[in-house]
Amino acid sequence: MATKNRVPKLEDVAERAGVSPATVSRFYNNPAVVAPSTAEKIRKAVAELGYVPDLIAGGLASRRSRLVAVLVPEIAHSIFNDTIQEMVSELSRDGLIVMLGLTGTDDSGMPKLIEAALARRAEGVILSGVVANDALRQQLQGRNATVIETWGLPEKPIDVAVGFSHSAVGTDLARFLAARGYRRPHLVVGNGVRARMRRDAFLREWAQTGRRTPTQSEVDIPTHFGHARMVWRHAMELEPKPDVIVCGSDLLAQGLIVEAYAAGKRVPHDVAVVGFGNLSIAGEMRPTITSVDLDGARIGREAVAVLRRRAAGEKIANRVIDIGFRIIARESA
Amino acid sequence: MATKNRVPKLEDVAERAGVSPATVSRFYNNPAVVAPSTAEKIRKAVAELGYVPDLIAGGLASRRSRLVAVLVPEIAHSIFNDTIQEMVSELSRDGLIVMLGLTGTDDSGMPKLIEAALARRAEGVILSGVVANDALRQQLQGRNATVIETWGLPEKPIDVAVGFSHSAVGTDLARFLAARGYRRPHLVVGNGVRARMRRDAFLREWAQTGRRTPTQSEVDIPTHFGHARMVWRHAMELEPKPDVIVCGSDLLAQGLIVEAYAAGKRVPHDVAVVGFGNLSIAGEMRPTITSVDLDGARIGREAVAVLRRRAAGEKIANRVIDIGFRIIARESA
DNA sequence: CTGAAAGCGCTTACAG
DNA sequence: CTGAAAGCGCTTACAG
Repeated sequence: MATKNRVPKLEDVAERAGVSPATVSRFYNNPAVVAPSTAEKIRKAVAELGYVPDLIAGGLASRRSRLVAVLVPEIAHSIFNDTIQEMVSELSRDGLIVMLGLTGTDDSGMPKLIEAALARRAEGVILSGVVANDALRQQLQGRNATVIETWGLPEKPIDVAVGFSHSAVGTDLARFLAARGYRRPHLVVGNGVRARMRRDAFLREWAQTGRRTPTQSEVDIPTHFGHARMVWRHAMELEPKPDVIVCGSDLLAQGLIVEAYAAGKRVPHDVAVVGFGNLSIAGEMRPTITSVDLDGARIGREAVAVLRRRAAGEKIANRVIDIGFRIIARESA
Repeated sequence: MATKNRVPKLEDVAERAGVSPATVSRFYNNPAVVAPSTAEKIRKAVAELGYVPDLIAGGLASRRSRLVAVLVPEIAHSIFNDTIQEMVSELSRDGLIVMLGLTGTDDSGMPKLIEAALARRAEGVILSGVVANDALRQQLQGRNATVIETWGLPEKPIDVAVGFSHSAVGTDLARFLAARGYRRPHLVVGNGVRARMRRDAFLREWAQTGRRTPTQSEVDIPTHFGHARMVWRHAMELEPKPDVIVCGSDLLAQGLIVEAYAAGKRVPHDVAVVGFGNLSIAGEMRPTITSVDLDGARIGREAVAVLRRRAAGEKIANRVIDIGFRIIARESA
């Protein structure tokens, strides 16, 4: 398509309305200051011309990009999607646009995407997870963009972090299952740093009970439904059989329940299952899934709140924001 | 954080390297033309200064935003996620950034997001679905951005469309089920235009068989797992009971299979189930789910291919690209 | 292969 | 409440 008509610019509107370009600019950026009658003339000219301000030029002049970069590993099966959903909605409300970047589950795409975000002078960079690479931390630090790490609680955040303690999840889960009388947990561990933090804490805590050391399976992240067959087979071959399987995601937990059905077994009667993430399916599955609720949407909201406070010139005293988590006991364990 | 050091600019690099700003610019945009020894000096200056080119200024000067807007209803449960995943990966590869916009399942957020995209002079706007609103079509048409409507095949696309025929899906599904001997389909219809197109075509085709008119349930879009309880209850109250339930998504189909398990029934023995979308779970569920494969990732790739061809100055002869679909017969129906 | 100069479309003190 | 002017950080013919 693209009819090659000249796109109208601020100057054209000014001319047509019989005012100066500066006044048209104020009409957009500081409307309170322009006289009602003038505003009316401008509104008319804008409508007639079909003018849309060039925010890229505006951004250069005002040194405000109005751009926030959101960098996540992937989106197809992601546990971060509720967080993204919430952030994007909130940011749009503020007139900011979000640049979505996919870093890959191994975060290999992160350096390039951070560079791209900085090159656009993003006002904020929101990352899922904490940044391990020192050079990247350095690069992010030198700029005047707000950097928010999410879903984890680093000792020393680059700037601000919003998340929860994965170690605490592991510890609490171990206590929860011990208290419920389980004796032979089987842990399904994703091959990523967060899953390992939960696992390590779980094992430490479980050791206190004096019960036998839990067995484990490893799966690639993102942990998903399709892993269930292999995990189920592996778990059922163990001797003695586990009495509860602890999963890195609700989707895997769901898959295991289906495997159990297909094998003529019942959850939690024959084996219990615990999920992670408290996705909507956790409450909808039959049996409903005992899970760890993280409130991904809230992480998104808090991250945006930090951006807003920064934009308002506020100092952020608390650089590590712990939104906590809750174990939700349901039918599956 | 944000140390307030002055961010180095092109001019600083030029000065340090002892060349003109124009040459530094060429170093980035047309490296073949600068002398190797000069390039070396520039590279050194860039490294010492930690310079990152301001693409927003560059974009203004070159009149290339390198921005593509991707507008989808939502992301949390979306069937579009494979498409988005693919597009974002491919676009990043080209050095383009993607602005993600969430329009809401009723598309109410679309006008503002389109305005935001045009205000940033997006080079491409990719929409999931076809645009019904005439004013919007108009607005999109006047600009020189490539506009790609996806997942549908409009008679007259705004610019280019990449998708498949929902009517054809409905027709084929009716034939498929009739051929397999089903007599009493129950259709679960999402309250959106695409689902209705499939439903209408299904009914038209089914009428040819002379068999009784299918029963229906309506659900809100996006059709998901959580709808299964209600749909199952409704379907089981029908007299006579349906012999196959046709779902608007694989997630709902999955939910129905779980409901069947929980009720002590078996799919497809007691009732068959058909999904839509061919998500990875369709092949992983027990029983595996008979579904309509759309290759969402391919839609993403084709959309990006169109953008590339436009960027290369190529004319797009075929403005409606039909990627087709396939019914994948599996165990559930 | 390189430089000087004009310009991309806005914003923002400054002055009135 | 409004205007004239300088400037945001780049790119790109044009000339050499």
